[in-house]
Amino acid sequence: MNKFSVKQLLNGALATDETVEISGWVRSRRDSKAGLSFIALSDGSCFTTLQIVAGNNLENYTSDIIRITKDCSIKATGKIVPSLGGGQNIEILADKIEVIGFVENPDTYPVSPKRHTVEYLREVAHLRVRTNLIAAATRVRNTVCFSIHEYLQQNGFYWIHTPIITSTDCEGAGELFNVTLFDINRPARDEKGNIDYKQDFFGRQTYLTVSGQLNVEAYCMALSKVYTFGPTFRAENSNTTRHLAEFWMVEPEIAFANLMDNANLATDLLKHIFKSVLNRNSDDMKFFAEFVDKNVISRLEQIINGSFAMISYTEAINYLEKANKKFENPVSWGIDLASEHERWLCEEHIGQPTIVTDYPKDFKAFYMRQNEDGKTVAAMDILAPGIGEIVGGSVREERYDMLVRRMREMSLSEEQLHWYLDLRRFGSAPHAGFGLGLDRLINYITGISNIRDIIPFPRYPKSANF
RNA sequence: GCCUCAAUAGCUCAGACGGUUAGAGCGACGGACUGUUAAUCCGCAGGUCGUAGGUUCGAUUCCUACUUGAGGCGCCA
Repeated sequence: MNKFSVKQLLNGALATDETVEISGWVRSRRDSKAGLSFIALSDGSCFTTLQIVAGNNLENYTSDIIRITKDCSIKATGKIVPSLGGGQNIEILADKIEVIGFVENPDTYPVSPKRHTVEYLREVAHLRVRTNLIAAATRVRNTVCFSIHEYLQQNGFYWIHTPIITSTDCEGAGELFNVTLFDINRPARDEKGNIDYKQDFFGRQTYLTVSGQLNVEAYCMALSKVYTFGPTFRAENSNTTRHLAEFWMVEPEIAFANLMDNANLATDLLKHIFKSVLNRNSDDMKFFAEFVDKNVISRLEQIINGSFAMISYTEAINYLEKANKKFENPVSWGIDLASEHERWLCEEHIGQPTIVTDYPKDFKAFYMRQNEDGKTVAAMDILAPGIGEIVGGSVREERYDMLVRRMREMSLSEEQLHWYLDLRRFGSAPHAGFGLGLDRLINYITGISNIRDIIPFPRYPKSANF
């Protein structure tokens, strides 16, 4: 007998009267005194459940069927029939239902059939995917990842597996986690008593990467259009709804490109992702619109059909200075934008995701290309309402002398980054790229406000359970 | 890392100038009813009031520390 997913059956993979076998987890059971029970079955393949009708003629009806509770696993075989009830088109009239696994102690089962807060569900991260909310977010996450690859592959990009373990500690993106085989109580030491990393596994100090960008730039200088896509790590003690210690980033890098090319790539990619999610996850998105944020669908449609707002940092400062609003942090040209400024800009003043370009070089990374004015760099951030920065990118400084000068100004090690500097010595070319925060993007798409709820097992300070 | 708030049943919450048996809703369980679908109705069980100290005749309630959680800020994606 053929096996089918709930999604396939609901999409009409088989005609009525055909017999199928279907397995999954029970979302709910309702009994009728007419002598039958209705089982809503989910196998995760789609948002909707499949209704299985179990008559009391089944041999295990009283022994098993009426003992089924939420999230028992079952295997059912039966005929596809048009539904007599109103909630669905088809259902399975079961010939046989086998309970594969009962739920012990349904009275204290953590994911009981009731509303739960996301905070509570985080404490049972291994079980929370059995809720509509987390399952829907998981399916959307998958679509986002798939459509990122889809877009980039269709546009001639190569996926580069940049290393997770790095020895570069000056990427400028925050604190790093150490990678070591040393016994932390008795690390190897040199004659002077300092920790001697020469004796460690890699013979030098190593870390978990905070970004694949520097490495992917090397591949960009031969393959033209490349991207990294994987987990990255920040050891910052960040306690917010938008930071994780382990998170995912997509970092495309394009050669012979300027800031507009970079911005166009970012906006095209985002539009493709949004379209893809609306097409492939319409039921999941309807659920978010109903229970999380009623605007989630309309705002994606708006972006798909419109264009992103784009302003320079200098223009942003002008708007902020003229704003009829008191900010905690005073505004003047040269400040880094604080959350409240970013919020006001994209949430109140502009009301949609906004690209801000050409920031002062003083608070931006060393590798960003300096503009003609000598004060700003060719950077661009995309700010999303409610989330903040989802994209951070720039044109890279391809001029050897300029890059070295900037590194010296910032006291960065030329020796450690010799290979990065080499890229500017041997056939250097203008290039640009950005990092797109996958997790923040999923927050924006789903309307789920906390980044800890859209990744399967979130890692953040004091939390690496499961 | 800083600031603010919180911790009472499986979950979400209420509660008490410090004083006998700490309440509700949801869930679970039992029953009634029904081709049901967040079903509905009735009933029942369920609590070391986060941990450790302190004040007090007496603390779940007041105080201190700690732990954990939430939100805001910073760092950023």
